Amino acid sequence: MDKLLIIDGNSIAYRAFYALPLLSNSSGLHTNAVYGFTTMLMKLIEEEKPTHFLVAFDAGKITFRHAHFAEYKGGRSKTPPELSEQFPLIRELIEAFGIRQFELDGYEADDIIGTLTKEADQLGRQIVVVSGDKDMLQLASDHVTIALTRKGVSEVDRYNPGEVNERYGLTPLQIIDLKGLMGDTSDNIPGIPGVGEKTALKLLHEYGTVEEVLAHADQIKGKLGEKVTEHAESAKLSKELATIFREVPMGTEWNEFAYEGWKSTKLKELFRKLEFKSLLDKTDFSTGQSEAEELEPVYEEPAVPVRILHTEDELAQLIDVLADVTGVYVEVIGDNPHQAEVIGAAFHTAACGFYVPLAALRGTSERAQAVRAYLGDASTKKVVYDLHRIDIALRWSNVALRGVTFDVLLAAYLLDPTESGLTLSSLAAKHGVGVLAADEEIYGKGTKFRLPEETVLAAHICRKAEVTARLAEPLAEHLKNSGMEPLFYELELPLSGVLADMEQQGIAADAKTLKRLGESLSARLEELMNRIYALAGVEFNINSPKQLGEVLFEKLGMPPVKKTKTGYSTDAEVLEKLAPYNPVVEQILNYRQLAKLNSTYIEGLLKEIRPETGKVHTYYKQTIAATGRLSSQYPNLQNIPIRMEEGRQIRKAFVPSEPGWHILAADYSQIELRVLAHISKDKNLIEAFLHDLDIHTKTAMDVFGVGQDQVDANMRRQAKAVNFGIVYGISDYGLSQNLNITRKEAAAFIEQYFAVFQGVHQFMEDIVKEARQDGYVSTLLGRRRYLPDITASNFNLRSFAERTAMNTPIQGTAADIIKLAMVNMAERLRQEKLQSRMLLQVHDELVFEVPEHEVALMKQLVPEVMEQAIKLDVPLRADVSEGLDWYDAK
DNA sequence: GAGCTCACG
DNA sequence: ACGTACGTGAGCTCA
Repeated sequence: MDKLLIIDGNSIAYRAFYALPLLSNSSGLHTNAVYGFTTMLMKLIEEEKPTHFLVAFDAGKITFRHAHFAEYKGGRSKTPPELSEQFPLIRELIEAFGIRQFELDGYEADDIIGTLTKEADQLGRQIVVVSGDKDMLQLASDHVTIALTRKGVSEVDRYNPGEVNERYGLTPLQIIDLKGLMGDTSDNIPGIPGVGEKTALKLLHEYGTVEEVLAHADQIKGKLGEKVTEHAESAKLSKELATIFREVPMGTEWNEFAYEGWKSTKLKELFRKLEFKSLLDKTDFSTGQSEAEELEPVYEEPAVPVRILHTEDELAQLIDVLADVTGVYVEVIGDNPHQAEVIGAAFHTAACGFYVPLAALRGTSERAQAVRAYLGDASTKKVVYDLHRIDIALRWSNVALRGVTFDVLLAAYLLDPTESGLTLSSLAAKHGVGVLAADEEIYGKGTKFRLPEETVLAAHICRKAEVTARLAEPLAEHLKNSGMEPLFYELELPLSGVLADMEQQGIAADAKTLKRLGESLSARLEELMNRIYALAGVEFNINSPKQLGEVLFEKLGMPPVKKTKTGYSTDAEVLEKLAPYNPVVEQILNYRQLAKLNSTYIEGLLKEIRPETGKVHTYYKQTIAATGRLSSQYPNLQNIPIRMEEGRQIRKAFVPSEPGWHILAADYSQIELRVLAHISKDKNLIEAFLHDLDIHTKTAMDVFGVGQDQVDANMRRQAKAVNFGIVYGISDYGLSQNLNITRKEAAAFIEQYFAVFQGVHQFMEDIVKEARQDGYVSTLLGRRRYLPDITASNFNLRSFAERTAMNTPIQGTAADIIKLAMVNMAERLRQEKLQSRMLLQVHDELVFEVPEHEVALMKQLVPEVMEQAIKLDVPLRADVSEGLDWYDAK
């Protein structure tokens, strides 16, 4: 039996848009409506199994309804741009799904659907209509099922005449009368003022139709009767407007809507473009796929022949043309480059691609050595993808890499540091240098990961080298046009090597110290757990926010302070508010703290210590943070506890790797506020730093209008919070949350602050304006961050972008400065042939291990290099300290 | 794999 | 009215 599924395209697009949060892909394209549409289509195809399928759209600006009634749909607010931009994508999506779309000038989707369902009734065919619009119920019949979206777009309620009657006590045709009486504000259909659904239903249950209601207006008592008489014309017109027109000259045949399944290639391509990663993984694209399409390759082979070089003889081919190599790709498998496996390297020339497996690369023959010499030669220029990562991996394989003059990934990151998936494959697509298969397609993912046979592997890796080579020019050009050449060539590229040195060196972590701390923690955790069970009167998993919420808010009846998307919030802020209700709360806070220490910093860290060396080797990601900061992984050494004494003990485990050496740490004092003073040129702030005042005390003096000796601890605390707020992109709401004060009080603080620091106020206004004008903000060294949401109509999105506009130049410039200091520091250590080693960077702090005899020198040198990294309108200050371990160096 | 929580600057 | 402080990574639970 045939079944035609018709979707009310506009209605569902709106539904999806408002039901889902405003998602966007990495290039800032909004995708929530497309996503909702996609999931709905997939669900419908699977559940309804339609033989025929159609999406109907409204067309043209003037429908015949406007001819009758100028105000029709006048009340509808303009389609938000975030949705408008998604319509072409929705069209593309439907096309990829192989579904017919239909529209006709001057008609709405309703009318098209009305006409088709009328035919269905006459011919006895089955139709399911999917819409978010209740008006559609007038079309319900034995043959026509109306499926209305319920919550969001994921679920629908299905109506045949029986269900319409059950819900409203009306026939489908009476739905028109219902709307005639009650009107519809969203379509600007007036109806009878004051008559809502309840009254309208009462009238219809009594009289049946609008006409009958009007005819008996004199029998209707009181105000209602008057209204009905007064607005009789409006009711008639409204009914007319609510009536779906069912005589559209379609000029189509039933069979034109036959559904034969989706077009896998197109669909996959589109999902990839939209970054629907979960759908890409979950979807079985084979369904409904035509043979010809399946065979179409989704990626390109290398444009040049591929040679695999195993033997010494074979390597000779490459050695002759090393000077012609334009791109090198090193395949490294594994997330952590310190433990990753180097599979091999590909060398691209205009004539040929050469693949050298690791074994051949590491060979002892003269020719293998010549290839390694090429890689390690600082004077032969090389273009690669992800220098930092392959550098680390190659070092562990005893292969040196020098002379890299361009890194495609690093360049792409600088060009748009918020772009999340900067894979070589996506970069190739973005810059139009050819199609490269994603690694997942060649290797599979998760447990299915497998290296393919060598010819396939070699082709893929050679293709990567080819694409890498082709990307260098356009990316270099973009860097130049954006004024980021110095940032790239003089800072980020050299930094990459400095980081690799630090990471390879690693920092010694004393397992014994950690274990000792762990034992004490475990004992206390056990005790706390029992105490919590006793106080709560029930045993449960304290680590489960869900179970904890049930105990606190249901069993013990405490008031929920805050909700999360999925239930009660139980974070520390909430627990602190709940502490007075029951002593168990304090114990839970305590438990949380110790559990975190134990699992993340004791057990987690122990797992990362290399047994052979007793060191941990973090990996700094250079291309992740939107502000230009580094991030640290495997393990993260940028969030080792310090604020609480108990956690701070962890730092005792970080020790020098040589006997008798010391740990030396130097951190910038108030670097972000100093940067702010410089870029805002605020006189007061500059003055404060020229005199090296305690900036929070100074802020308290100015904001509270008191003398230095009148500033108490609480005033200083509040001033400090204001300073943080300034750096983060201040808002009264955020400050009020942080200080636990009212929004009004917070606003007063901010106003007072801006009155005293007028230059800062001016800067905040200017930077937002600049972002709006240019579409991006910059740091002192020209690092950019694009802020597409700065013009969003959505308040939240726009506000977020505005705060980011204020914060990024500050945080980002601070990041620039410490990066400069690191490059300079590495250079000085080399020049002066010092044994001291730079080990860690923690955003505003550098950590070294230093032989005893260099301690005095380094205590001079390190702050000096840090302070001289760049010349600002205010002095930079770095404090240095040293001791036997990282805890001691405070 | 997403959501929550929490460690750092 | 809207309702978040900026930037990260990791461990745990639960679907």
